Amino acid sequence: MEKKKTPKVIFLVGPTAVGKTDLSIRLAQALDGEIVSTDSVQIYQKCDIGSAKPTSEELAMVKHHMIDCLDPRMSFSVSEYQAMAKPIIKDIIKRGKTPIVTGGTGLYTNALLFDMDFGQAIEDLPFRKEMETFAEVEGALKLHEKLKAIDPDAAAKIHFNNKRRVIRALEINHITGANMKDFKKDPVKTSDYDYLLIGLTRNRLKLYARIEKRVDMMLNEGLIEEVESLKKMGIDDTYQSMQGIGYKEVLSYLDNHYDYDTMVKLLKQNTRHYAKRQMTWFRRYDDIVWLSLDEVKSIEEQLSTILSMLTNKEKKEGEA
RNA sequence: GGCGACGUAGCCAAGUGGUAAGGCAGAGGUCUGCAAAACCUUUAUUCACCAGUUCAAAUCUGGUCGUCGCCU
Repeated sequence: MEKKKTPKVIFLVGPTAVGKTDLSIRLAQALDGEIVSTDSVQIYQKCDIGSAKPTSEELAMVKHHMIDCLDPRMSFSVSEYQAMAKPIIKDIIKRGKTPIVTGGTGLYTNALLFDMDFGQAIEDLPFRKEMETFAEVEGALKLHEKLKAIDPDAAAKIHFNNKRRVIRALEINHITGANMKDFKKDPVKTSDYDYLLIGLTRNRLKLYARIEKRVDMMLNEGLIEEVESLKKMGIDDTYQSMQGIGYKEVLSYLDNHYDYDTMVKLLKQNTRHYAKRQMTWFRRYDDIVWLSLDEVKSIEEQLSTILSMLTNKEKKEGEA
């Protein structure tokens, strides 16, 4: 029986500041690849420093996708992300190149790893407000009961205190008249392509030290000025792009909610929290292959380790 | 040296005789439509130390040590 040659996609995931950017570019150069970002903040234009976006030089070295796609005033969702990114991956494959999917946004990664049907993405801000007020007056339980009545599957999966997601489920129902899709089913791995999923990791304390250093660097590079210029565009903390770490804290500082030192402390702390949550997310993948960057010091070593992972995987599949 | 206040988890802290609140940090986790979001779980056999009173002490008494403040 002839084995169908499946195109290979490389996923390179890991917590913030672990060292994904450098490695992904080197990998793309070695494999004649193109990079597809799974990052919910780098997708915004003008959010450069705070999102640790690759520099313009780096962006010029290798073709990048899903970066700088949106005006920072626009809102966005996984659903749209998936609709944009999947065709791009297929196109890269069709052109005979290797897609290298990298970034830290777990949900966006899921949208590419699994076959997930989201339907259309929409938002209804007044409805959200209305539900928020309802929750404030009547309590989170009453809000949850509302959802239970119209979408029991979603209600069963969302904790009643998680008002944000309860409201989102209600909102979707309110606009589309239908329930959130596939809430009952377990996600199924995508059949669109074969992939190798690599998780980058580091010793926690070392990672935290890198995070702190990077926050200091961002401030030196002009994070405050970046946020100031976004503010001048009329962007405030209600915008989705300003939910990113770095943006919300600097915005609060600029609005005199706290002093500079507090801002720096929060910047570091929130980034550490984020890295921790990312690790939790990526640990769930049963087919992830971990690569600790503590033990593989130079980028050349990292690169050759990954390339040998690739050939090993191909060999195994050849035998099977 | 004298006087006064204080000493509870890594940090902040409530508790003033009935068997250690809460918050932060840390750790673990959830996750299909805002995800750098939102949410959940967890953390002191013990209250500076020693002795005493009491059925019962973080709480009362005495002493020791430490910190801070004022005075000299």
